[in-house]
Amino acid sequence: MVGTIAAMTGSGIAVTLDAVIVAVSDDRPRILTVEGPEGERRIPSGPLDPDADKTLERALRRWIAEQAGIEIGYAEQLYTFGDRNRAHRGRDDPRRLSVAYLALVREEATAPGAGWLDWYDLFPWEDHRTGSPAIIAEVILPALRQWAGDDAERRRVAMMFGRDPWDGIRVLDRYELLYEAGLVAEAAVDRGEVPPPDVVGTAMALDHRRIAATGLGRLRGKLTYRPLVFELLPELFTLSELQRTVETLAGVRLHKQNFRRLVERNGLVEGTGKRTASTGGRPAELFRFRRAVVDERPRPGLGVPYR
Amino acid sequence: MVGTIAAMTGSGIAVTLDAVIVAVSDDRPRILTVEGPEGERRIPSGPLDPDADKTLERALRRWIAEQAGIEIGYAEQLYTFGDRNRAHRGRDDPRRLSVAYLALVREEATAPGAGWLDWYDLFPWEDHRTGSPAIIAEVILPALRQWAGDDAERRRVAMMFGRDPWDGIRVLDRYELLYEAGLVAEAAVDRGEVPPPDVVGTAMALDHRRIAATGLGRLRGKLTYRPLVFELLPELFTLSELQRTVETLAGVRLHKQNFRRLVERNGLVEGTGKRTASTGGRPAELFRFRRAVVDERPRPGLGVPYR
DNA sequence: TCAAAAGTGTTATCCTTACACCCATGT
DNA sequence: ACATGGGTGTAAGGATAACACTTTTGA
Repeated sequence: MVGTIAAMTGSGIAVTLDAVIVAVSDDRPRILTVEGPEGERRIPSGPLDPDADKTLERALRRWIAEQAGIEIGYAEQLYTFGDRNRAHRGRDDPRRLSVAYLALVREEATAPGAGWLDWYDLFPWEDHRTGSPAIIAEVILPALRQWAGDDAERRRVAMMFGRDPWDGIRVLDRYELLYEAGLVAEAAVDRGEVPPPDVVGTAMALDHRRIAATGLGRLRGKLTYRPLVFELLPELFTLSELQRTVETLAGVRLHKQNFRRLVERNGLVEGTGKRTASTGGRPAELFRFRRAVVDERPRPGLGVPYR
Repeated sequence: MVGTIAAMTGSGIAVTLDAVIVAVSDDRPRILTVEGPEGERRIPSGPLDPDADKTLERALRRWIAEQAGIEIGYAEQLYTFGDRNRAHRGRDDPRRLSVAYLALVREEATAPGAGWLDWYDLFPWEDHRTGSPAIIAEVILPALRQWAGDDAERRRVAMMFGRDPWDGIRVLDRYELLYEAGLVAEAAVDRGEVPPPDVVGTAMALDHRRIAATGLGRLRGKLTYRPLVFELLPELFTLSELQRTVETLAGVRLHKQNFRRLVERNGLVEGTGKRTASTGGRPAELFRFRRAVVDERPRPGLGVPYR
């Protein structure tokens, strides 16, 4: 079957749809993972059935619903990965193309075999909500400084990990730097070696952690100009919950009043007269997303103004 | 998850690498097109040979060099198109996946059969350098106002074509609106009908104009935070040339002094003592791109600060 | 001397950032 | 009463947008 098509076109290639599925709970960003045959963490991956679904996104939604039991809300294409070393180091297996999507969900119920992994377990250096993580000063920077061989590399290290304020958006660049420097387990695995012990973050199968990094970076960037946070929040929420969710994703603390002014100025939410049974303090007003903003403002969003 | 493996080998799909290749000359943005068998305009498309090239980008560069005789400078992945109606309206031809790239080049020499098309021939409503194009007020807005059936659609029309200042980044959204409203020829062609006479812009084959719109939008957006303009300029250039190139791509006029302040503040260029043989006026100093900026500033770029 | 393009000074305004403080509820 | 989180006033600093003006060349 495959051979037929390959003969027709000259390039018959196995295509999968991979999904970075994100939720936020307990002030943690979570990513849905499944367990591979050898216990390794993978991002869920499904088939692109050439005959069944008319669009890629529809195919994605369908297999996620079937396999993980999740109805995803928002989905956008992330990137298409097709480099050779993706498939294990085998020389002559068929090339694989992975069209990766970023999906946002509210619910947390998952099918058996799947589970939510804290994004900051994958990238512990990315969470700056309580200051710069110790792992940067204690492990990453020393190792990178030793690795850096010339001035350009030293500047790159400073750019990625030595900046103040922290530039949250560059998740992928930082992961790639750590990969090049051999500080993530995947770097060794891809060379067929055993990872050294001083490696940082939880590893994933193949290049899945790279895909996850692409997703987090995209999400952080897009927060500022698209109302994506609301895909991760319940219908009604307090302004503090909204702010905490943004902070959770952005990985930095935000100034309360400035955040509220931003929300206000952009007309992103509308109050419902209701208030919460407070979690230990003055009760807060409940708000909901004002869907009309997308027709009013060209780039409605929240988050850090990356510059 | 076991099903995944079976699915991966069960879906052999024809994959092509398509390229939106951009150059700027004579204050016009150009896109490289080739002529299809029936004289229709296409963006160049090449095979992804599963065995030859290790990365997608390398495969792209190779066939562009072979077929169009062009060495591309900068390339980035745009989007992967795989929706069903892409392949002609045939019901049972194999699904095709098109991984589209955006490429920037300086040179204009092309192989026979290929040629440069003015981007604003494809999207005449996108060039606001000399004010809002007449076609918007005279053709597009009247037609869209008639098309709009409810309030949401009217707001969308106002958002896309009625905003002041012009929001240059939304090229794809505007194209899609025009497509939905039947104002571009492709809308009729895709339904197997003959396009009406009052259609706007030069049509392309299949969804190639949509891909081109994706490319222009991406380019406009990215100009502001990546030094992409310099990929389109010669090694040495005057500040006015730099500004005009940005204006050409952004489709709007910029304030001279503020532009220069921006260039200055970001340290994007460095003067060479040299001056040009002027083009009719006071001779201008020649500048070159300061490559070091990418290690200094997190988001170095020029262009309109889309907000 | 005049047209054409290069290049500069200055100001009003808005957004960002940061400070500090008051308010309403449960225990 | 006090701890806890909700909610607001105000001001300094910097970036943006817009004004007009001077300088240097070729014809």
